[in-house]
Formats: sequence, C-alpha cells, structure tokens
Amino acid sequence: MSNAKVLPLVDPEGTGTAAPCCPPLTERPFTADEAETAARMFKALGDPVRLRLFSAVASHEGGEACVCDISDVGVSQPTVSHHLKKLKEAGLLTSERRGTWVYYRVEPSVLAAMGRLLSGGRSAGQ
Amino acid sequence: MSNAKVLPLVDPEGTGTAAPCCPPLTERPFTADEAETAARMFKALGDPVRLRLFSAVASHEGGEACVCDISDVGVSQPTVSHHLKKLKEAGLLTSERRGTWVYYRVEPSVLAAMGRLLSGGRSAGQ
DNA sequence: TGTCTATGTTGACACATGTCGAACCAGAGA
DNA sequence: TCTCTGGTTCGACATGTGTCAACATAGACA
Repeated sequence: MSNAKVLPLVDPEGTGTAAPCCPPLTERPFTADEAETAARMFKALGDPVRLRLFSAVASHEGGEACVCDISDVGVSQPTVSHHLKKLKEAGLLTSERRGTWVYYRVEPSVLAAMGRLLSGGRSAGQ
Repeated sequence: MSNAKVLPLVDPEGTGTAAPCCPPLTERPFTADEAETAARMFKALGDPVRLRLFSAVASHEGGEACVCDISDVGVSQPTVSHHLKKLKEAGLLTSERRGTWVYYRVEPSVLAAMGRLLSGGRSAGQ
C-alpha cells in the first residue's frame, strides 16, 4: 500500500502559506467540496477505536509506534489493521515497515491544520 | 427538545480550568471512555452535510442562524433537520425557537476545546 | 530451505447511518 | 376559528461501517 495517495488536505509545512483544504469553520460556509474533504478527516477520527489508535501513535515517543505497541484496544488484530488503514487513507498516518515490525507515524501538519480549522486561528470566540 | 442533555465534553468557559473531556491527542493514549466521548464530536463533524451546516452556523453573524438561512445544502429539509439534531446531540449546537423561526447557535467553547485537543493545548498555530 | 512470528487482506455478517416522502406540530396572521 | 408557512418526527429503504474468522504475505532465524 503506497502512502502516495495521501489527500492534499493541508499544506505540508503547516505554515498556512500553501492553502490548506479549507478555511476555518467559523470564517465562511464550507463549499460542498471543502466539506467532503474535511469530513473525511473528521470521520476517520469519529470512531473510538481509531481515536485510541491515533492517540496512541501520536503520544508515543517520536510520534511513531509499531502495531505491537498499540494493538491493545479491545478488538482483534485484523480490526486494528483495518482501522490503521482507514487512518492512513485519511492522510492522518503514514506507515513504514522496518524488519519484522510496521511502524505508524502521525502527520503533525495535519494535526495542526485540523486544530487551526477548529480554532479559527483566533481564540475561537469569533 | 431540551438542550439539557448536552454532553460534558468540555469546560463551558473554555478556560481549561474545568477538566475537558480529554487530554490533547498527543499527550497520552486515550482511554476507552475518553475516546468514546471525543469520537462522538468528531463523528458529528464527519459528514459533509453536517460540516456544511455547522460551518454555515458558525460563520453566520452572531454565531447563530435560522434554519431557513442554511438549509441550502442539497438535501431535503427533513434531512437538514435530522443533521441539525445530530449536531445538537453531540453538544456542538444549541437551538432556540423565536416566533416562527428556529435559530441554531454554535458552542464556542466546544470549538475551542476541540482545537486544543488537536493542537496539543498550544495556540493551534503550533 | 523451512518454519515461525508479525501484519495485512478477504469475505461475510450484523448493525448503524443517510436519505426521502408523508404526516405532524407550532406560530403568525387573517 | 381557519389557513399558511417553517420546522420536526415517523417509517421505510439503501448504503456504509465495524467486526471477526480464515487466509495470505513479509521478514527473521535456524
């Protein structure tokens, strides 16, 4: 599975110079296209198991973790793999095989962009 | 429909003093309970139609809008109503009837808390 | 080479979700 | 009171999603 088809959700540098997928939620009504793109990210985090997996990876040292470290979320391993794939398809994680183990890593720029999307860059109070 | 059953997702003031539902995603692995709570919010925003509705309300003057202003999202009015109800149940919106029209309003503190959750507690611009 | 362990994939199933039309409810105004 | 308009709820349906068991694959090691 290639990581090449990560969605162009955000600017890779997180600088805000390259246009992210969407303006802050409070800035203007989303177009259908913007909503489709952003909803994909939110939907990926809209499952408790995926949220735990994502949080486990994000909070692990170096922002990466092998599957063996995070697969204790109460579901079978195929299910864990399934959810990790979903997170990867949403552009929130990337994976890399190193020997026996597969390591998953967060995309910090995506996290930052989603935070910006929600907090409007300002203090979220409009 | 009462707004009384809004979930205790975040501290109502957005000050961070009252404990929000969850730590930043990057701080520690979510517990099953934290994940369940936070996933409800993300899932609510994980649908394009809901995201457009929410963005339309959030970007409207005063942070509130009547249904008639935002129901042009390409689906029938019952469906719009259905999604607005979902957003309300997730604690992202509140509603109030004023005469003929029903007005929906965003919960700024919820937005801020979600931004904080994603950006690790810092100012979301990383 | 063969075997073992760690992951990913496939197929199938039950359940949740998005959508609509029709019916219903709440105010406004005549 | 009746009627009109804005909005919600109900019932039904098609689709999407989460889950697992079983199978397949990749690398390590003997």
